Amino acid sequence: MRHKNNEKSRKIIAAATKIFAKKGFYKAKVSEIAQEAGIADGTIYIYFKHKDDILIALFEEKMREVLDNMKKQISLESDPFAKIERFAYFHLKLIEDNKDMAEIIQVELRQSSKFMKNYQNKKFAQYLDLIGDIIQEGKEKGLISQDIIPGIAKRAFFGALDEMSRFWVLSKRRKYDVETAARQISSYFINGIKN
Amino acid sequence: MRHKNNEKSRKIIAAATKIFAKKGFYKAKVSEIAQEAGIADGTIYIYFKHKDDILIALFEEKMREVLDNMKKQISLESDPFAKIERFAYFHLKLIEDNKDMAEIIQVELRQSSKFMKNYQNKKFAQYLDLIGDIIQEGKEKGLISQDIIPGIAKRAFFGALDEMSRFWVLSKRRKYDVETAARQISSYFINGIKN
Amino acid sequence: MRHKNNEKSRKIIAAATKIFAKKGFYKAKVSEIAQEAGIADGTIYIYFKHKDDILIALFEEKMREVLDNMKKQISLESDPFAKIERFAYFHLKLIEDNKDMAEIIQVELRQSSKFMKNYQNKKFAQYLDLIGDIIQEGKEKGLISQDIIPGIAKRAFFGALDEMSRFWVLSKRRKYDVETAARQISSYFINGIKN
Amino acid sequence: MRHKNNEKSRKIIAAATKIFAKKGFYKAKVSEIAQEAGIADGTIYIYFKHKDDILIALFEEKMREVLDNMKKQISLESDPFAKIERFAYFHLKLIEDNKDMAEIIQVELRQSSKFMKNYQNKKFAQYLDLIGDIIQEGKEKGLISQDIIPGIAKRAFFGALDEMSRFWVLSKRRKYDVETAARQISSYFINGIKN
DNA sequence: GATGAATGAGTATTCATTCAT
DNA sequence: CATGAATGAATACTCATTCAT
Repeated sequence: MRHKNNEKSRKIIAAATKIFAKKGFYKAKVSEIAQEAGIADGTIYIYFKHKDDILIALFEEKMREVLDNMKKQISLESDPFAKIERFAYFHLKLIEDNKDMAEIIQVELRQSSKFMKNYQNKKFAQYLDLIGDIIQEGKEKGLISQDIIPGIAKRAFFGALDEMSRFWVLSKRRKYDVETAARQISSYFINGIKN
Repeated sequence: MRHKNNEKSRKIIAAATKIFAKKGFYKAKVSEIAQEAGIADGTIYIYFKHKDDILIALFEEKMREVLDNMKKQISLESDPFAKIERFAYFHLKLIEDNKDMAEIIQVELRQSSKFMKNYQNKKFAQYLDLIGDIIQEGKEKGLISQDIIPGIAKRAFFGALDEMSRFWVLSKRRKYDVETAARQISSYFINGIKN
Repeated sequence: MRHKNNEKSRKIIAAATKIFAKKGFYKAKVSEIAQEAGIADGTIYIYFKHKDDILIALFEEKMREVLDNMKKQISLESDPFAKIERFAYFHLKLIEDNKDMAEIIQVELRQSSKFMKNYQNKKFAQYLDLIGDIIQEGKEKGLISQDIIPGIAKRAFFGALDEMSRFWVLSKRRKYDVETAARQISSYFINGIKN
Repeated sequence: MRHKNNEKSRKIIAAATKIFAKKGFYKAKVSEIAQEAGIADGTIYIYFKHKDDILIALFEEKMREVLDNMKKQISLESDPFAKIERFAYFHLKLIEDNKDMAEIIQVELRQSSKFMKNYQNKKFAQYLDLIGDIIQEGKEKGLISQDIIPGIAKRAFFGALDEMSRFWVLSKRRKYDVETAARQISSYFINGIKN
C-alpha cells in the first residue's frame, strides 16, 4: 500500500465510489473498478492491499471531507439552534449532491462493521459528536433542557436525518425538497429539546 | 416452490436469522444455514428457490410479526401521544429482545434493495405508516401542528429510534436502558410536533 | 478432506500422478488434474483442501505401496547380501514400471521439503531404514565389516540406485537394462562393505 | 542480452543463489532477487531475458567453478583410487562450504529439466565424466575390474555422495563429518570395484 | 544503462445450485 | 420429500515482464 502517487489513489476511490454505489460492495468486481478508473486490475493492488481496503479508504476520505465541511458550516453560526438547523440543511444537501457517496455510506457503512472487525469508524463518531457538542453547549447556555441526554439526542437527530436520506437514496424520485425536510426535522428536534 | 405453512420452512428461517446476523448475508453459507437447521443443503432448495429468497422470506415473516404486534400495542391506547410513546418503547424493546433479527433488519435490509431489485418492502412501508397514521390522527384532533408533514415526520421518528437501535446492535454493551431511550426520544418528538 | 469415497480420492491421485509427472507440481493446473480424472474442478476440493495436499497424499500412497512391496521382497531372502541384490533389482524395476511415479518422487519429492515445511516424510525414512536394517543384520552376522556406518552406507546405496533412476527418468531412451544396473550397483556395494 | 563479464550479472546471480535456496525457484520473486542485489526489478531484465535464465546462468557459473576446482584437485593425485577419495572429499566439502548453492543444485536442478526443455546440462555431464574417466583409467591400469561399466559406476558413486549431500542439505544439524562420510563412501566404492 | 510504476494474463479456490438415489 | 456428492461459473489477487522516463 505504497502511496507514492496520491492522484491515482484518488482516481481508484472515485471509481470505486461509483461502482460500489451501483452494485454494492460484494457484487462490485475489482476489475470493474479498474476499468472505471482507466487502469489495469493489478494497478489497484499497488495502492490497496485488498478489496476491503478500498472501501475503508473510501470511508475515511469521504468522512474526512464531510466532517471538515460540516465543522466549517457550524462555526459560521453562534446560536446552538441555528447550528442545528445548519447541520440539518447541509447534511441533506450533501446527500443530494453526492448520491453515490451517500448510498455507500448508507448501505455499505452498515455492513462494514461485519467484515471489518477491527475497523473503528472514528470519523463517524466525530461526526455524531458535532451534534452532541452543540447540545451540550445549548444545555450550558440554558437553552436546552437539563433532562436531555446528549448521547441519545445526537443519535435521535442524526437518525432522523439519516432515515430521510435513506428514503431519498433508495427512491427514484425525490419527494420533499431539501429545505423543507431540513426545516421540518430541525424544527421537531429544536422544539423537542428546548427549555 | 415455497410452502409457507411448513414447519421446516420456519426452521430454515430461524437458522438463517442466526447465521445472517452472525456473518452477514454474503458471508453466510447456505450449508451453514442447513447445518444450523439440522437438515441437508439440498432440502433448503425445496423450500426456497434461491439464497436471496431466504432473506426475503425472513423479512416478510419478521416484519409481519413486528407489524401485528405493534398494531396491537397501539390499539391499546387512544391518545396519539400515548401511542407514540408506546411505539417507541415497544420498538426498542423488540430490538432488545431479538438481537439477531434486529441486526439483520438493521444491516441487511439496507443492502437488500441492491440485490433484490424487484423486492418492494411493503411491510416496512406499512410499519412506517403506523406512525404516519398516528400523526394524521393527531393533526385531525388538533393535537399536532398543521405544519407537520407526516411523510417527513414519520421518517424522522422512525429514524431516531432506528439509529438508537443501530448503536445498540453494533455495540458490545448496552448504554442507556430501553425505558430511558424510549421516553427521551418520544418526548423530543412529541414536544417537537405538538400544537 | 472428507474421505467418504476412497475410489474418487484414488482417481484424483492417479490423475495427479500423470499430470505432475508431465508438467511438474507448479506448472500442473488443478483443472488439468480434474479433467484427467474426469471430474469437475470443484470435486477435487471435496477430497483435498489444497493443491499441496494432493501431492502429499500422492507421496503417502505411493510410498506406502513401495514400502509394502519392498518389505515383502526382502522377506523372501534370508541372506543379507541377497536382500541387497533384491532391493536393487526391485527398486530399479519399480522405476521402470512406474515412470510417472518415479519422476514425481525424483523431482517433486526434492522440492517438497521447501513448500511443505511441516511435512515429515516418514515413509521415505522407513524405506531407507530397510537398507539400514539389512546392513545392521549383516554386521551382526559378521558378514559386513564393523567399520561400516549404517547411516552413511544406507544413503550411499540408495543414492547409487537413485542416481541411476534419475538418469533413466530424465533420458528419453533407456541405456543399460534393469538387471545389469541392479547387478552392478549391488555388486559394488556388497564388495565394498563385506568383511 | 546477457553480458557475461559484467559485475552486475554476478551480483544478480549471487542474490538469486540466496533467494532460490531459501524459497525455491517458483516461490522466489524476481523483485526479491532485485532487492537482495540492491538494484531495480527492471535492471534484472537487462542482464537476463527471463527468470528461468537466471537459474540457468546460476547453474552454469556454479558448475563451471565446481568443475574447474575438481579438475584441479584430481590432477594433484596420480593414483585413480586416490583421485576417487579426493573427489569424494572435495565434493562433500563443497556442499558444506556452499550450502545455498548445494541446496539449489540438489533441489532445483531436479526440476530444471522440466521447465527448461532445451537446456542441456553439459557441465553436469562433464562433472560425472570426471569420475567416469578415473574409472576408465583404473581399468586401463588393471586396478579396476573389467566388468565395471563406467556409465553405471560413475552414477553410483556420484549418487552415493549426492544422497549424503541431500541429507545434509535438508537436515538442520549435520550428523557425520565430511572426512568420515568421504572416507566411508569412497572406501565402499573403491573396494567394490577394485580388481 | 537504470528505474520502478504499470500491466494483464493466469489460477487456485469457493459455494450456490442441481439431481440421482 | 430428503439427501449430500458433484458441479462449474465466477473472481480476487499475484508477479513476470515491459517501457516511458
